[in-house]
Amino acid sequence: MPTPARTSTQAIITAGRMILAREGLDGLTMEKVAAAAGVRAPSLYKRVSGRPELVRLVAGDVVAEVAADLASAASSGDPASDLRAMAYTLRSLAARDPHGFGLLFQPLPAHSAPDPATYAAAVGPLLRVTGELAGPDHALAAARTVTAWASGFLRMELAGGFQLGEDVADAFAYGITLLTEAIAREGGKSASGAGPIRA
Amino acid sequence: MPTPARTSTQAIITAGRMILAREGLDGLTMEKVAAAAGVRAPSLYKRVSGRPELVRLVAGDVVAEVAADLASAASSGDPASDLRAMAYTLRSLAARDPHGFGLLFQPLPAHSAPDPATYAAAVGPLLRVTGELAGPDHALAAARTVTAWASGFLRMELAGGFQLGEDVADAFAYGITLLTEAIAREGGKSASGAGPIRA
DNA sequence: ACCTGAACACCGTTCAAGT
DNA sequence: ACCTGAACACCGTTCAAGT
Repeated sequence: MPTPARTSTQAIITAGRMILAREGLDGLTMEKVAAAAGVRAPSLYKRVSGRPELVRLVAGDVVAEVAADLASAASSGDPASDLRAMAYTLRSLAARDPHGFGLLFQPLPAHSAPDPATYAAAVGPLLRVTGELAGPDHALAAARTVTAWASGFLRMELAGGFQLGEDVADAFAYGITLLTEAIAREGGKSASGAGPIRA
Repeated sequence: MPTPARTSTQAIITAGRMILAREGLDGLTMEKVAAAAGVRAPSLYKRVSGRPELVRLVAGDVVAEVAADLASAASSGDPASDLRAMAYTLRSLAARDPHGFGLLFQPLPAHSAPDPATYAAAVGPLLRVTGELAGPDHALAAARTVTAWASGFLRMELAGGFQLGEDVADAFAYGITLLTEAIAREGGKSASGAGPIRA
């Protein structure tokens, strides 16, 4: 006898985001997510294969949000401004949802890691900007440098690192300025397709 | 009736490092650590308050190892060479013990986080080098930039990021070169106490 | 078809009892 | 003093039974 569904994968993901934001990854239990979605834990197994896949879906949802925010942040027309705007967008996201953002940069087991294609969409605007700054030959290496710095910085900030005093916001500004100028200089010294800073 | 101790806190830490290296943080259970130390799980509670403190002690052991390796890597006399050597030392450590190294850059709950003083020792040589390169006013911000980049890069590499092709080792070399040159330039353009690159 | 209570395995933790 | 088996709470997962 068919019965109507009382929840959906999307509702489960939304419930998962809420629990994650409030209680962190350890608090993201099947029981709590099920309760937030209005069912019992065993019912979740009709939509997801288990907790690893639930984590994967929730992480994918975070990545998609980051990708959308990054894309709309990188629209000033000036690549140096765009790069700075993207960095500060990430910092805002991290401050607004530390647990959700932290999930992005966590070494997740294979079954919990979002699809590489999901990440690729988020990186698109960054690659465009580093390409304009450093030239096509260095676009990927420069993007990796910026991504590594930003993710490391924000994760350390969220984890309560940076205990040696001085203003953390100043260190963030120092870092993004240093990187932007260095990458732009990299583009300037190579003849290969690097335009002026204003693309 | 007193009985001789059958294990020790140090033996528990050593056992923890071994289990962590082999099975990762999730595999670091009280049961397995106890077995590796030659006792039963409840006995561990004579030496550690619970799993959070066990994780804290194991993480502190990793930090101490990193501090020692960094200190001996930064001894060439040339700050630019030292900075590069420290970066590659971290990359070697990450490759040799991915799970142990990964623990360093994980957002650990408060009761599992090693003492800030433990980290301070590891950062000492780095601060000296960035001070020589960028001058005292920018030593800390520069050190934070390098630390953020290195930790972010290595964690992404360990997590299987960098899926877009091209050589990851090249991106690492690009990053450390870019940062070293940019930080040295920062020192050169300020008059405040920055010596020549050769200190 | 979908949902649930009951049951099981696993792990952290406590504690009374052993030596 | 230190160690242990037994017990409990919690969580992921399975499954037979309900609708």
